[in-house]
Amino acid sequence: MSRYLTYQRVSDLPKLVGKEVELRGWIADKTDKGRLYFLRFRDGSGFCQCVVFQPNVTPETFAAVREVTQESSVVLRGIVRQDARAPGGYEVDVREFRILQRAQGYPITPKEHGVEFLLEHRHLWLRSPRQHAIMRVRAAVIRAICDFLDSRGFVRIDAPILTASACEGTTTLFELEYFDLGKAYLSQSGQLYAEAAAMAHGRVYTLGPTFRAERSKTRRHLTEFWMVEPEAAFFDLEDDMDLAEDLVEYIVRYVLEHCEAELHTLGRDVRKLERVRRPFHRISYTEAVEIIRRKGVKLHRKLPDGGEVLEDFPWGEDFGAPQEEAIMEEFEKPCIIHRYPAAVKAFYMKRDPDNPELALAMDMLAPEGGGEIIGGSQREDDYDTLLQRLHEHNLPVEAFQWYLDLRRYGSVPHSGFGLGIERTVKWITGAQHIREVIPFPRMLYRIVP
RNA sequence: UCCACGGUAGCUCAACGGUCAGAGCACCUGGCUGUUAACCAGGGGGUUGUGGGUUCGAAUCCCACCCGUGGAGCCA
Repeated sequence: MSRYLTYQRVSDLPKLVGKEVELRGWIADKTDKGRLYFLRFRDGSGFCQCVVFQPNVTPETFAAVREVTQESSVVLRGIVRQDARAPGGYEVDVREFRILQRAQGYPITPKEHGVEFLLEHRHLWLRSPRQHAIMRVRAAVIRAICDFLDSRGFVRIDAPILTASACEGTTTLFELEYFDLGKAYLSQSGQLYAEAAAMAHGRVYTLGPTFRAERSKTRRHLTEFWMVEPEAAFFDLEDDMDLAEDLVEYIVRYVLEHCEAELHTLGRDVRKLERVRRPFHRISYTEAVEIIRRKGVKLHRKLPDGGEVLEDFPWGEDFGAPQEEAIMEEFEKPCIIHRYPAAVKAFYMKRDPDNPELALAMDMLAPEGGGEIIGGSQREDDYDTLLQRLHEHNLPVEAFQWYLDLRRYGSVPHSGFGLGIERTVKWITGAQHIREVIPFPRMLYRIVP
């Protein structure tokens, strides 16, 4: 047997009642009643209570238990038993106990802490039960995405992170020097590369970090975030929306099935997640504008003199946070909004043949304040039209020659979308801030640790 | 970038312009065989973000700067 399988993990304890086990991990907390110690033990797979009763152990072992501190690393042996008084229902009656390293002055106590303090200690904060649960849900979301797409014939094609040109303009790119070739940028989307790969494999997806140098300071923004971007040849906008709904439904069901304990730790109301079944809501931009007007949500327009006026929401304007919230108050399931005014959307989106003012674009908004988790579109597949759009957006045509090639050699209708991993995890976990759902958040004013 | 708010012990916070800046938690010492953020008794712990100003006297009022939080815009 492999050596790492010769000791046990907390997650296995329910199967080992009555057996002696060896556990290796850390002391999350400790309390005592004189001759009786309660240790809250964690080993990464879970948390469990370990009980040490003085008459059951040697004086050396009991001395070690007396000495152990929060977050000290330990190896212990003991007998597993079921006990209703133990959190989780199982505990270990300790017989042997050894400290590997005695921690001193661990900063994160079981009491309350402020945001700044916790972010300064993110490398340690990850150990606490809530953060532990969130990271496991995050891992499950990514697993669900790969499961879903892999099993439906999508090939994972990873896009480069260093790129020579912008996908949607250059204002929000992180810039760096690339040897003798001049400026390079950190990718803000893998989409253009996914389109190329879709012409090779039919159905593909990219999954990885993307970067936006936006000076945003909200609970929905990171400067470095992860995105999955499926792209499929021969998909029109309707196919794209169906795929997005199938994917999101699958993710939520997967998490409900595999992360019951984590959702419980997070205090998530799973009944609301259980409602996330197809069909989702699906409305056009124009219908969304009607909802906004009916609810009387105004547009705050900034004036050149620094003032601000309120006006009825005009058709043609992009939605801001207040408009999205107003729309989602109407729905308990995710909602797709499609066919936006082309003027507010990216150059590569195909126009609606029935109304050239509209782009074949779609966004999916999550309920419960989850916000925009998906943005996608059918892509412009005509060479001349795409070239014209590049000119209209003042983009450097030379840099897009390879992208134009895709319309020169066997162009087909195709569509795709990007799903923000962190926004999705934030919604599913009910986290208050996006910084909690990525291991080491990068934000406007934070890059350490 | 703009608007609002904040910075006091390791942490979370209190302190009318006026005595020696306090409390809970954490930590240390002692007590207890069932703790769940245990409880009881005792102890140590402070350059009030930085610099300047007003005042007999500033944590408190004023100015500048630094750091942070919430929101807007932009977006996934």
